[in-house]
Amino acid sequence: MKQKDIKIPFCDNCAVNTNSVFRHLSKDQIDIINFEKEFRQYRRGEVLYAEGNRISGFFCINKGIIKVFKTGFDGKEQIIRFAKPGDIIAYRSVLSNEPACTSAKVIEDASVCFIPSHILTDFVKENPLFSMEVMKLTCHELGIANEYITDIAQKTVRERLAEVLLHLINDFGLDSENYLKISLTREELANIVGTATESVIRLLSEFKSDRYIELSGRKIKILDRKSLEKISNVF
Amino acid sequence: MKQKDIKIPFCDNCAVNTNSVFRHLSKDQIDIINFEKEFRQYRRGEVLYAEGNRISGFFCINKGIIKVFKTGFDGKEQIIRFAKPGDIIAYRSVLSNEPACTSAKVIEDASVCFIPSHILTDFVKENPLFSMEVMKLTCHELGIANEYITDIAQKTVRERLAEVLLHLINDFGLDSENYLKISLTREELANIVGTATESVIRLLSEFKSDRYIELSGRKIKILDRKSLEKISNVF
DNA sequence: CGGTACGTTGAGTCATATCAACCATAGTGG
DNA sequence: CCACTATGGTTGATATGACTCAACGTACCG
Repeated sequence: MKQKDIKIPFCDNCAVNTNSVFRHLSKDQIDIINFEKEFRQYRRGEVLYAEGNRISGFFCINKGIIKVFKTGFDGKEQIIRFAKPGDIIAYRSVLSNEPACTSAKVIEDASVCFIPSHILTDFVKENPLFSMEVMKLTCHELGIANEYITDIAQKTVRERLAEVLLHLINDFGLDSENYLKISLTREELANIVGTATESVIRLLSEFKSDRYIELSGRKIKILDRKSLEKISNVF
Repeated sequence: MKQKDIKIPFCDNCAVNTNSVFRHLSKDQIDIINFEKEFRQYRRGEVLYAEGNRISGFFCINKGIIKVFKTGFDGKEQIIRFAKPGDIIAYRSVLSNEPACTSAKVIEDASVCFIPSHILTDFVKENPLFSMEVMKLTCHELGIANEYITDIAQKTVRERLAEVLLHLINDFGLDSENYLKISLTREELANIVGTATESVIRLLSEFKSDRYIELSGRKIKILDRKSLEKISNVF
């Protein structure tokens, strides 16, 4: 794609009118973001920011999918969450004024707006509604994290894999043929579940022979959601 | 203790002057809390609030220790964190206006102030500095949760137990004889580490014969912190 | 065409969970 | 005061889920 073909999205008709955290910003505040933001494009595998670094702003996803992960002792990635259009990442480090405690890498080619730190901190101070919105977001993430902890600590790999598939269905949806819209490597799946790549492979083919799913390359077709729910022990 | 012997703490000389979240509240705001708060006392084992319930306020710990946990599929508790004097709990549910996603139970006899929800939401809207402070708190907790996820997913039980001991040292300290100030049942330890009670028992006695710790009942004496650090793979 | 990254399968091992029995302690009630 | 019960702690035996290691297949890419 040639440079001049790139369309930089305007914030007014981008995430604002949706139910994003930005919905309670004033027109002026939106304009400020629109003026100060930096539009960036990334391809699969590229890194937005890395654990341990100080970052001077946060990212708002416009297109694509990003994985947010921590690197464990032996270099193994633990995927904490995914970010998709409308989501913001790295805001935690900005708000707590700490170095990034995670890294972010592109899963699916992405367009992203980089927004300088001061905007977030300024608006939080100026706009109580926005502040509440950000607070709700962090609290929500905290709730999910707690859930995650309990699951990893108590469930088997089999249960967790089923649960992860269900989460992916919820977050990214299925296409018209019931294929999961997000496609991940087996290693990435393993890094969400918290297990070895080989274990994911074995369990997936077990699910396949049990007729819960079908596999074609990285694409996963969901055949029997009910059974997956039963396996995963979620309600 | 007779009712009249109970001393209700005044907020001005309680947590405020410390580095609690309340440090940026105005004198007036402190007075409001002081007026509206409800002082409560609990004994070991009592429940402050339970998962799934809506709660009409949050708790500020004045004395004692509280465990915050989630109940897993088979009824097993997963301890998420501890709260000690100066800490606040249940504020997450208040801010996100969701039912509690955890339960809280007393580990060590506790005095607690119950503060109605509206105070938290009001002050967050009125006082940007306080708002920032709460935000930093949630962000900090989120960072810890992410760390926790990675550890449980990637480390062995042995590594995790060593790490938990180190965290307990950091959070609750040692007495003059190097005994851990917090005392937990083996089951509680297991519910932090995310393992079976028997495994904790075996590993503790392994640590004991390796001369890293000494045991007398629930009291754990720390002999060799360096080795525990080495085992746990933390830096 | 060789190289690199990903996927798959099998075999063997080990850490950890599970199950069961038993002991210690403290609180309870007759 | 003593049996009774509940709770927590310990130990051993056994089972097994999941990891590791290794080999090999596959696909894509320059």
